[in-house]
Amino acid sequence: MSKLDDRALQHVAKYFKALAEPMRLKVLNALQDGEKNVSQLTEMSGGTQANISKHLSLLDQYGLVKRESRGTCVFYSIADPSVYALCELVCGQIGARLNSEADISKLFTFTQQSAQ
Amino acid sequence: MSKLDDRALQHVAKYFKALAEPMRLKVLNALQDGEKNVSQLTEMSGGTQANISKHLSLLDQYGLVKRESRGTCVFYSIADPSVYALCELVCGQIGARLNSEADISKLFTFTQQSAQ
DNA sequence: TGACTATATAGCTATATGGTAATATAGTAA
DNA sequence: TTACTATATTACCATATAGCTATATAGTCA
Repeated sequence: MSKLDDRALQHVAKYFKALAEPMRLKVLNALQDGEKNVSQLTEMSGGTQANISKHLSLLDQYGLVKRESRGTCVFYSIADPSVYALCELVCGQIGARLNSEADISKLFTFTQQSAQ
Repeated sequence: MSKLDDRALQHVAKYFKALAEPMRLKVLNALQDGEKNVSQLTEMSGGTQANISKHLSLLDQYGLVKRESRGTCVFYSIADPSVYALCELVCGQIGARLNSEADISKLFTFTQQSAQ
């Protein structure tokens, strides 16, 4: 396993890490039906403004969302909708693992509308 | 956003977290061509025995690998090959983001063989 | 039994980071 | 300018965890 492979592994790990926080998933979920500004995302996610801003900054840095300021507001949107396909795969795996896929799919509507 | 959704989000976040470490990705990569025991995985990954054992324990706990002891050895194998599809999606996203997909796909052979 | 091998675990350190409160920055409008 | 709103950032705390060393556990064989 070469050093170059290690570098790639770190990239992939970082990407997964960006998705490894419930609050960030919540934000991505809130962005499914289109762009939102920070205030809207703060309210929808139930977090504090500072915290959501921090998560958005990280998601932007990792290329998961796009940032666009208009006036005093900053609007964020999904950079690549295939992120929802990832979540759908994970939901399927978790469902299978818990041996109660039906329950999970009822609880969790993260990717039902968007991915494929 | 209900409490039940939050519970599901935590499940999903935990799953991504299991994939958010380069050493664990390395181990999963090493398991692509079939089961391996801890010693083999330790050697292939270049980590210490204790560290690899800890990562394997976590991967087992999260349902990503299966554990089977035979004699004094413990063999691990992939529990659900769709994990490689996840990695392939991520590689594609990272490649697109870096605007040099060709480079990444050359560096990183994580999912080239398995996931469709 | 003892010696050996394979794996797991306990204890520890250092680092990363999620969350918060307070403050800073930037745009708008009067 | 001042006042107001929206967002970002700073400083801090608490927690989680990757990695290490040393040790414990378990299986095999003599």
